[in-house]
Amino acid sequence: MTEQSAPTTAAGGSTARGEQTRQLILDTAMRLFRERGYARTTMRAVAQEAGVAVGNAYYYFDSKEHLVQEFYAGTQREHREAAAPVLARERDFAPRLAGVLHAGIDVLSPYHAFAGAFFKTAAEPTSPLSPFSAESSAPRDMSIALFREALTGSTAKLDAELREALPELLWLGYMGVVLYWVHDRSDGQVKTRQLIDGVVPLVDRLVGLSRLRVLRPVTRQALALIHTLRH
Amino acid sequence: MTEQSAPTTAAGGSTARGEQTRQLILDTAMRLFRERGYARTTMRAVAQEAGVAVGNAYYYFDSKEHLVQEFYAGTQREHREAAAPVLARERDFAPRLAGVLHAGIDVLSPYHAFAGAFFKTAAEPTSPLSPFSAESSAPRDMSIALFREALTGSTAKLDAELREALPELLWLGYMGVVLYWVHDRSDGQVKTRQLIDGVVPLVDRLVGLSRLRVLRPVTRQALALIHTLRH
DNA sequence: CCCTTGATTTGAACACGTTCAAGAAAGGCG
DNA sequence: CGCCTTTCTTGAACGTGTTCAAATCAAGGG
Repeated sequence: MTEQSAPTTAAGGSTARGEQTRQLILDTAMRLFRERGYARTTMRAVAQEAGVAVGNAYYYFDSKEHLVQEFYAGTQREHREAAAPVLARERDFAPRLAGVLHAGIDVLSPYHAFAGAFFKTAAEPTSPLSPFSAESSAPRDMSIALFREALTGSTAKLDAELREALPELLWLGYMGVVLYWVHDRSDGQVKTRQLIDGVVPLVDRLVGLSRLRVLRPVTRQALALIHTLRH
Repeated sequence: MTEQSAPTTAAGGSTARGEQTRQLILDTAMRLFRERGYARTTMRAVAQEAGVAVGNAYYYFDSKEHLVQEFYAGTQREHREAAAPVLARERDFAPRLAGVLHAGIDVLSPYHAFAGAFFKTAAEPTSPLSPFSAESSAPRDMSIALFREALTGSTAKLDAELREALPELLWLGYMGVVLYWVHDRSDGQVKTRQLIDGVVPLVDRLVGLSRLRVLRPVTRQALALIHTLRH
C-alpha cells in the first residue's frame, strides 16, 4: 500500500541525497540490535544515536520490522559468499551441503541474541517479512539457488524429478535448522552444529537410496504430493 | 518472575472469588479475537466489552499474549476430544494418524484468521508461549501423548526404539502441518487437508519400511542423532 | 537574485500495551 | 459490631511504535 514512500532499496549505484542518511540509520540500528537486542532498542534511541529525528527514520523505513528485513537481505549475500569456498573445493554432495548449512549458521552467529525477535516476525504469515511471503521471494530464491548449486555441482546421482524438487526441500530443511538454532541455548550453539553434522549424512544416504527399487514408489509418491500442493 | 500474581490456572474446581471475572474477560477476548483479529483487539476494548477496568484484565492475565496461551491450552483439550472417536474406531496406524491430524485442524479452524498472531509469539524462543518452552511442557506432553496413543493403539509393527521416539517426531510433524495451515490461503484450507492425506500414507509406508535390512542403518543413525541432541 | 518544486527533516501528538499506587470489597476473628 | 488481612478493582500515567502537518533544504528556471 504505502510502498512508494522510500527510495528504491535495490538501486545499487543510486546517489540520492538521503542515501547516506539511510545507511547511517541502518548501521546504527544494526549496532544497537547487536548491543542491546531487538526489544530493548527503541526507535528513539536509534534516531538519537544516528543524530536524526525519529520521524526521519520512518521516512526511510516503513517500520522497525523493516529494519530487520534489511538484515535478512544482507545475510543472504553473506551466506552466499561464506559458502563459496566450500562449493569451489568440494565435489561430494555431503560436504557441500554441510558447508552451505554451516556457512549459514556462521553468518547468523553474531545475531543469535536477537534472532528470536527476527523469527518472531518471520513466523507471521501476513507479514511481508515471512520467508514464505511473496515479498521475500527474491532472497528466498537466492537461498534456494544456493542449495541447488550444492546439489548440481556435486557428483550425486539421482532421479531427475527429485533433482528438480530437492533444492527447495533442502531450503525448507535449512529453515528448520535455523529454527532449531534460534532455540539452541547450548554454548556457542554447538547443538546446532551437531544437528547439521548428524543430519547431512542421513540426507546424503537417503538421496542415494531413493533410486532403490523398494524406495522408488515412496519417492514418486512424495514428489507427487509436493506437486499437488504447489497448485 | 512475577508468576504468583494470578490465581492458579490449572485449578479445576476452584471457586475463588474472581473466577467468573476471569472467565468473562477470557471469553470476551476470545470473541473479539475471532471478530476483529488479534492485532485490532485492544486491551482497552476487551476491558470495556467485559465491563471491567483495563488494569483488572492484567490482574488475571500477565499480558495480552497470555490470553492466547489460554486458547492454546483450551484447544489441546478439544483436540483430544475430537480425536477420541477415530481412535476408538480405527485400528490401522494410517487412519488413526490421519484422524488425529484432521481433528487438530478441525479444532483450530475457527481461529484461522488470527492464528498467525498466535504463531508469531510461539516462534519466539524467549517467550513462555513457545510450544518448545518449559512452560508449555504440560500441553505439549499431552499432545505428544495423543500421538503416542495413535501409534500404540494401532496394529503397526515397528522397532522398539523407533516406537519410543516416534510420537515426539509425529508431534513435530504436526507442528509443521500447523505451520503450513497458518500460511494456507486456500478455500477452507483444503491444501492442508491434502497435505495430511498425502503425508500420512507416506509416513505409514516409511514406518513399515524402517524394519527392512537396507533401511535399518538409516533408522538407527537417525535415532542416534535424536538421542545425541536430546542431551 | 528570487521563486517554485520536490526531497528531506523535524518534533509534537496519537494509540496501544503495560504498570502501579491507591482504594473497595470480602472474609475472618475478637 | 469493629478491626485486620487478603483479594480484587480502578484509572491515571509511562514507554513504545507510528503518524503527520509543518518547516527546512537543494536545485533549477526565470
